[in-house]
Parts: sequence; structure tokens; C-alpha cells
Amino acid sequence: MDRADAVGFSERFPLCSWLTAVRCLNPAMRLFDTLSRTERELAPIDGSTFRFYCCGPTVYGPAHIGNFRTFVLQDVLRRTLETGGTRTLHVRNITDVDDKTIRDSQKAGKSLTEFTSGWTEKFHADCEKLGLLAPHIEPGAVDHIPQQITMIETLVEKGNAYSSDDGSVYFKISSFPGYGRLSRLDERELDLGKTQNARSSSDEYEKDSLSDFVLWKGRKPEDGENFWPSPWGEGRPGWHLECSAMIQEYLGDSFDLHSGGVDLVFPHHENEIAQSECACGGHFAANWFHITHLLVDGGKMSKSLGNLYTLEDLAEKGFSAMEVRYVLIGAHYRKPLNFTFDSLTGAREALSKLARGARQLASKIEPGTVLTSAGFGPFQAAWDSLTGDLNTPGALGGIFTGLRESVRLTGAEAAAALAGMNRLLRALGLVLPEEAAGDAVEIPELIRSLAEKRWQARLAKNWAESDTLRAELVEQGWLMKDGRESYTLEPAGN
RNA sequence: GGCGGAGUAGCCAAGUGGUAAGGCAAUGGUUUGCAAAACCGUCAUUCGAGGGUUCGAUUCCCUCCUCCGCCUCCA
Repeated sequence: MDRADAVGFSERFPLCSWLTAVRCLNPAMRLFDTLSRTERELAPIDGSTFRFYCCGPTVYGPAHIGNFRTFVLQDVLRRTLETGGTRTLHVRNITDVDDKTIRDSQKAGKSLTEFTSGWTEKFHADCEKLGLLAPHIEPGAVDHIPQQITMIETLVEKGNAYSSDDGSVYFKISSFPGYGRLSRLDERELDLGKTQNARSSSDEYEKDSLSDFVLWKGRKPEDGENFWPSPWGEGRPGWHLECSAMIQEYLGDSFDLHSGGVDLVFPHHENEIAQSECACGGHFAANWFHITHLLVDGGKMSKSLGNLYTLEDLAEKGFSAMEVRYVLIGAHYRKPLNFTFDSLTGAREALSKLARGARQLASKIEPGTVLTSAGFGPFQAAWDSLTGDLNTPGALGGIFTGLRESVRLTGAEAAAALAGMNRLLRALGLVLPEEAAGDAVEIPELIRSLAEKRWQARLAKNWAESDTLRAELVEQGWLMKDGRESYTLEPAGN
């Protein structure tokens, strides 16, 4: 199957020799598809570029590490595909108009755009710290109002949507038989009939069926300045429709993969399928990739429990974004991941162990050797884990195992192993700590002189004074480590 | 209540119808004036509980317990 596919690829692209070679060595990866509930091989449906869409953040505050679990795993998926020689087109939106962005921008006394662009910038800064590749296209909903209106018009024309008296437009779920397939919603669960309580409920908009969802929201006073003209009067787009319209704009009617957190399966993605397949008439996404939620200390993350962390919160506690990334890829994406501070500390140790391993491997290679090997050497098992349903913890384990195996390697074999390891690290998006990272820390003059005093005492074999001074340094929060010819100082207990 | 997912050593976690990867922590050793760091070694007869199928199950089936997610705009 894999081989046959590779042959087909080379026939289609006879000139892409290096790409073909990579593909032959590393056949396309496999990934579990939420809709079909099977593991499937990921191959671009257009034969050249793997085009995928990720539901991005709603920019009304800082993203937390739970959000980033999703974005990091999406990043690993992209990196793995690219490492395997597949070209990608990555689209991730910014949700910049919805109830929360409007509400909070008003609270902040800012315009919606001013408010959301601030949080978008913050999001980008966090992404960069985490080593996330920037999407090729990052559309915002506000910039795509015409496309959204066009899609709604199409749905109304086709009889899949209807407008109500208050200027809102709803999608008629009963017009799409496939509704509920992704989330396995039993039809009995849906209230498909016209009900009286729909009209009399506290719901703010008028719709025929309780299950019907809004495509366009008629203007309301609390929207403030945030409304746009439309054939149904002034208003703003519904959240679900934003994604469908932007997907059609940048990826067309059909594309390779759609992704988001599990919570988006229903109703968001279910609704997207309904809108897009009714409006465009084709098959929407070929694959669905959903990332399970992060737990903190075994439970749900929430502000009230005080366990909702942002990168900034963790940085204040002395943890780097790369350490956070390591923790986030430390569990399989379809299983819950329990985030703890112990695992963050563990990530620090694990990362420096990887860095030592890489340095040791590099030390066995002639300087100037070009790492051209296309294989993975002792890290083949790690690569197989990664390309087999994106098993990131399996891949991490495989790197450590491969590192142990490569201890015996020399020359060209060591070079090939290092090339394989680097390729894996790139796929996982891990950047290893530099050897002398501690040098960046500023050491106060008092500490310097204490350390120097102790070093002299130690050279004079005055152990008692030496130990007293070291204890004093610890009290000041500094750890002094003796080397053969000199010493190092680092902040203790971080 | 409905649907979906998870329970593997102190912690974070892979994995498999044939007898449990890896990381952290812990611990023994080498080294060090002593430490730290580094390096070498040890570390689950057992995979939530109880049944069943099987030559054999942690892995398949059933029941139970616990936890988590979704059930209309939360990644």
C-alpha cells in the first residue's frame, strides 16, 4: 500500500526526485479520523499539498496551556508531515468577533479591533515562544464578512436556512440528513420539531427548532458598534459560519484535514459540516483530528480552582515555554494529559538529558561533516511512533532508547544517527537547551565575592570555611558547583 | 439521563492475545576534600475491581467502581 502509493507519486511527479526519495523512505503518516473512527493514511487529496484547517483562538484574553495543547499537537502534525517530505498548507483562523470579544472589548473601553488585535499579538508571541510554526494563512472573521454573507445567501437559496423576524438567519438542521454523524448524535437527542417552547424560551433569538443554530445574528443594542449590513438587515455572523466561509475561501470545497479541541466536535464542527456540505455540495474535510483536553492535577482547569495557567504564569514560576511544550507532547493526543508541576520539572531534566545525548553524538563526528543521511538509524522506532497516529510519547521514548543504542556508533554511523535525531527533534518542535544557558543569569556582586572567597579557601584546603561559605551562598539562593579549574554559580531551587 | 474517552510503578506516561518502552523521582556505585554535576547499575510476577472466553489477557467480552469531556458558540 505504502509502496504502491509512493510509486504513484513518482509517476505523477517524475522530477521531484528528492521528494520521492523521502517519501519512499518515510511513507505517509497515519492518523485516527474522528468521523470514520479509523486510522487512515494521510495523503494530499490533490496529490501535492496537504491542506488543513485548525480552529484558532478566540482573542479575548491570554491563551492557557490547555489551548496550547491543541495548537502544539497541530504543529507537531504539520512538522511531521513536512519532515516526511509532504508539502503543507496550514490555515488557522482568529475568532475576532463573538459574544465574548464584544462584551470584553466594551468592558475595556476599546474598539473591537483594537481589543482583539492586542490579544492576537499576545497569542502570536506565545506561539513563537512555544516554537509553533506560523500558519501559512491566518484569517480573521471580521475581514471575511462578505464571504460569510455569500455563504448564508447560498444556504437560504437552497432551502437550508431561513430568516426570522428579528433579522437573524438560522440553519435548518432537518434539511441536512447527515447531521450528527461526526458527534454520533442520535436524532432523538435533537429537538427537530417546531416547538412552542422554542418561541417562548429564554433564548435570545427566534428559531423554528431548538436545535437549529444561528448563521447570522440580527443587530442588538448590546452589540454596540459591532454590526455589518446584510440582506437581512444589520447584524453579525454566527461563530460556526465564520470557519466554514474562511475554509471555502482558502481551501475550497474539499480539503485534507480539519482540527481542533475535542470540545469543538459538537456543535461547532458538526455545524460546519452541515453548512459547508449544503452550501458547497461536496465532501467537506477528508479527515478530522481532535485533541483531548488537558487536565491539571487530575481535574478540570478553571479560573475558580486557580489552576488555569498561561505561559506567563509558568514563566513566573521559572518554567520555559519549551519545557511546557515538552510536557504537552508527553501524552498521546487522544488521551487525557495530567499537567503537574512535577512533570514540568521532569521536562527540564529530560530536555537537558537529550541535549547531552546530542552533544555526545556530535562529538564523535568529524567537524564539517554534512549530515545528509535520509534515514533515522537507531531512531527509526521513534519515527515510526510519530507517523503512527502521532504517538509523541512513544517518539520521545524512542529517542532516549535510540540515544542509548547510538553510544557505540562512530563516524558515518554516528553522523547518520545524529541526522535522524535532529530530524525527529524538528518534527516534535523541540529546541534543546544550550550548554551554558546559566551564563545568561546575572550574578550580584555580593555573590561573586562570596564565591571567590570560598574558591580561595577551597584552594587553600580550608574545608571548614569553604563549607560555611557554600552554606551562606545557598542561604542567598545560589548554588556553587566546583569544577576542576573553576566553579559555576546558578540560582538554587528553580 | 444520552453520547464519547480514560483508569499501567511515588509522579508523567508508551505498549501488546504470549508474558510490561521511556522520562522524572528514589536508591546502590564511580568520581569529588565533602557536595553538585556527570557516568554506570537497580527500580511494576504486574496493568481500577470482579467474572468470562482462551493453552495463555494488562490487551477480547460482561458487570461494577472512579475520573474526565460533550449535550448549542469552551482548545
